[in-house]
Amino acid sequence: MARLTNDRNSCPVSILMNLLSGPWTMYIIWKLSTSGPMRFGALRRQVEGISTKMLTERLRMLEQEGIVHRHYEPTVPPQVTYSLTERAGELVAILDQLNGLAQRWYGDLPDCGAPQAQTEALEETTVLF
Amino acid sequence: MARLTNDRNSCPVSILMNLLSGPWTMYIIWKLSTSGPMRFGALRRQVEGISTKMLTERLRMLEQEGIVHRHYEPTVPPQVTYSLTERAGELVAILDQLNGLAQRWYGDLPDCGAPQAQTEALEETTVLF
DNA sequence: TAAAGTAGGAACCTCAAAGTAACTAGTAGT
DNA sequence: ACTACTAGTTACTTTGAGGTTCCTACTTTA
Repeated sequence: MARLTNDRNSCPVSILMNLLSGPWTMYIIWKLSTSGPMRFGALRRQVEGISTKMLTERLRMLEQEGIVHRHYEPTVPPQVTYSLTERAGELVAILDQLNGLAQRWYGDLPDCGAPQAQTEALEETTVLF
Repeated sequence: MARLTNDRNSCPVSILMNLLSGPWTMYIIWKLSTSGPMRFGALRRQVEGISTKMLTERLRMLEQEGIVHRHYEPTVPPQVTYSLTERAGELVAILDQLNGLAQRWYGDLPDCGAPQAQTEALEETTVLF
């Protein structure tokens, strides 16, 4: 059984939660939502600590779920840009509420990837998420 | 690093998501919200497949987070009743939205986690979870 | 007399998810 | 010539979360 407890054969919420549960997943979505579309390498640098394997895996999954869009440019060193879909917008909206709740419950100490006012690509804040 | 990626030292949403992410957790909350306060054994029978270890662990955690209330009655075979707190209400409200979203995305496969006819106690076997 | 229910606690075990490292092709820079 | 960057893929290794099993002490039921 293990982690397959709530799998495809379960109800919609389970599917959705399962999808969001994994490590990195929410963080990736949040980053894409706050910093906008990004190329693979940039994203990997933003989500510090993640391995290429994990990032690829998560992105593929999110793409398959229609949450992330993958734009492949077959230039000589290939350029792949990831962005959120409209679907993701609905999701982020709810996540935002969850964020509000969390802020109230656990105090508003580190603003998790600041909904606005991000200094785009760079930033070394270490307060992430 | 593993699953400790988003731990206490992270932002509020991470804490909250982390807390909800684990297997069974959401399901337990949902059961308590739809079926009302329940004793340990009843809950274990409702959340079919869960081990006592897991159920205990999750309940302790949820209690610690102020989401679940534990009422201990020191009768001869002890009676322990679990119920949701007011905090939980706020959470369930948002979870409800997530549910709505999930229904739209993944179609409304009706009852989740009610694989068999449930005979336990009260409960209206509506669209739980 | 034996089994079952009550609410767990403690010890041991397993396997799948996550991490690590090496590798790809083609180009640009030093 | 030798790096490094691009966006990954593949194979190997590990570890810890969750499962399983046995235990409690007392009562009620068959």
